Amino acid sequence: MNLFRHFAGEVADVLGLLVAEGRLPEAVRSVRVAVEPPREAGHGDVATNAALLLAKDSGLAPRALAEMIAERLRSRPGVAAVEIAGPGFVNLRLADDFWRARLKEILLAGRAYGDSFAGGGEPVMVEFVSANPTGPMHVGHGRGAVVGDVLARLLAKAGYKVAREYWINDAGAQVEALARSLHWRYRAALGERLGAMPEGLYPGDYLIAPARALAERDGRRWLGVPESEWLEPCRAFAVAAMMELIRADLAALGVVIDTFRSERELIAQGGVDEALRVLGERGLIYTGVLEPPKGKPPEDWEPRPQTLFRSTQFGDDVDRPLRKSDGSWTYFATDAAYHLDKYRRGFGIMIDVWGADHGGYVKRVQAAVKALSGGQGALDVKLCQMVNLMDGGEPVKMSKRAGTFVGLAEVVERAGPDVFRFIMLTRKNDAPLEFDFARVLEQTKDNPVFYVQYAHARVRSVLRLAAETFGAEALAPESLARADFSRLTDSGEIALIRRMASWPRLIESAAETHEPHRVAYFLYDLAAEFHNLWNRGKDDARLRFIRPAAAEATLARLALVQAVGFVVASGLDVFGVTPVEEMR
RNA sequence: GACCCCGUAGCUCAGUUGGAUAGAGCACCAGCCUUCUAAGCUGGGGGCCGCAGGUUCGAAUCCUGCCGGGGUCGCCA
Repeated sequence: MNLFRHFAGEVADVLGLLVAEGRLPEAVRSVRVAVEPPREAGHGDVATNAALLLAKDSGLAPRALAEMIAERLRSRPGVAAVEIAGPGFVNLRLADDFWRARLKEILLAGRAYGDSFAGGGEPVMVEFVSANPTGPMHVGHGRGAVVGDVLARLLAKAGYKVAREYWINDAGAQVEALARSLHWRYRAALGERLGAMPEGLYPGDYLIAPARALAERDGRRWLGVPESEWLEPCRAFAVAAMMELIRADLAALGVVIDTFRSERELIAQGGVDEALRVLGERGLIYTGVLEPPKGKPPEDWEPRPQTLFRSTQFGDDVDRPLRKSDGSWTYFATDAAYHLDKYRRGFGIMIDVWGADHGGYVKRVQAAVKALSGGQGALDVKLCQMVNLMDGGEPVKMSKRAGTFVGLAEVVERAGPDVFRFIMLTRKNDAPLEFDFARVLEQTKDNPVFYVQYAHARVRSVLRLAAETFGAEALAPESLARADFSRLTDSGEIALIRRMASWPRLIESAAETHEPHRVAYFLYDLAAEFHNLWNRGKDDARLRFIRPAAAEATLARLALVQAVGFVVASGLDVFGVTPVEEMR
């Protein structure tokens, strides 16, 4: 239960009554009032600004209106007290029983606590990674992979119907270069002495093994024949091999992709023609000449008439070309077609996760989505900034030429997928992120992964120990849900319940804003509060979770402890991180 | 030149989508530390929320203009 949503309903109900009584005009129903936690704990548990927003329309003084609202809220279930504060806030203080009910709710829900129907089963397509199939993934791809994967998990938890897709750019000049690179390696594998690799080819040695495999499969068949004969088979072979590398990298990270969509296939199916047809039908295509690009002196630029999309009608800065001079599609044309494809498959909400260097493409693709969907589809693009690899405060030297390039697979192998995933979410996607091997593996409080995992391990540790005294049965969540929660009276205990009770709301808002990093901060705060309570037990034995002489109080606290374990695990589930049983 | 992102404590960053007295960690200062297995605990100082206007009951948050840092900028993806 999102308690703020619940009380928003109560407030709306009260406003409805006031309208019925003629105290408020009908129009107030459309005003969006906020019902949220006050920043200051001293202001209560739930605050609403309804009176402030409606004062003007109602012709009443804010505080007078607040009083009318407050009066009608006092008798609502779960409300212990209602106060008016400041310029006209209405602050609710919730009853202890209300909090106890939340604890029970958590224990019965387990790790599913926080699951929401807010999304209403609406389909969302999260497209992410989409790394070109020209080599293994690097760390930056890894960030995008985690952000996309977790965004998908988050949306699913919030009640959306989520699909995850990888767009394979297997049609452009880059995969042709890849095919030539493979062929070069293939010749080398068959014993030709070739010297230095020509410019424009991919030098990475990850093509050596596929080249040998090709030699083994096809023998000398592609030697001494014109490129027009070997290019296509080499391309297909190379792309398949690279996708295998990428799938392995994703698997090591624990990232699941539902579907892989091929650009080549989309073109073959007539997807681009269809997109152009739709745009043409709406009068959004014309032939024109663009201004030369600003900034860099355009060397070989020459004005030429091109097929252009009127993206400026949808908020873009200039109209965008759809065809290259050789007649093939631009990247933008296929991307526009791809988004039409997504939309027609039923995804009105689309989220793309891109590297920040693609930021210049956001407007044009959003323009295409608007144009192609008749304004019905929505595209949000999450741009991921760089990951700076460090080790003990020193930057890790990254050079492909010097052979010191560190791929995603190596990083994940060294840090572990759980650590990597969590750290990738400790910053919002549009901020640069530092990944320091020494720091992320450190077992100290300033390492958030450790700190959060430690909280879970501590929960498990306490419950294991308690099981020796009480038996496993008494500690089953359903049993703990029947404990006497009135024993929980310490402010730290109540604070913990409050924090946990805000989890469903956090899920909903993080999902709505597409901001998975909020979960990391929530988990850190929850862990801090839990460790805090634990530490007070060091000084004051009465606050310890397990007190052999007080079985009732102990069971109530174990219920609290178990609930913390569930909520932490629920959050880690969203991250795709395994909650640990102990810290080794 | 245009567009996008960023600017919050000495440092690294949060800030609940416009709320009330702006938060956390590190660092710093002062105490404590034979423990539910545990890698410390408690308290304290520290702010022109880049600058200037605007919108309104109310702005770190929204709008405009500057300043500073990063990124991108036809036929590459």
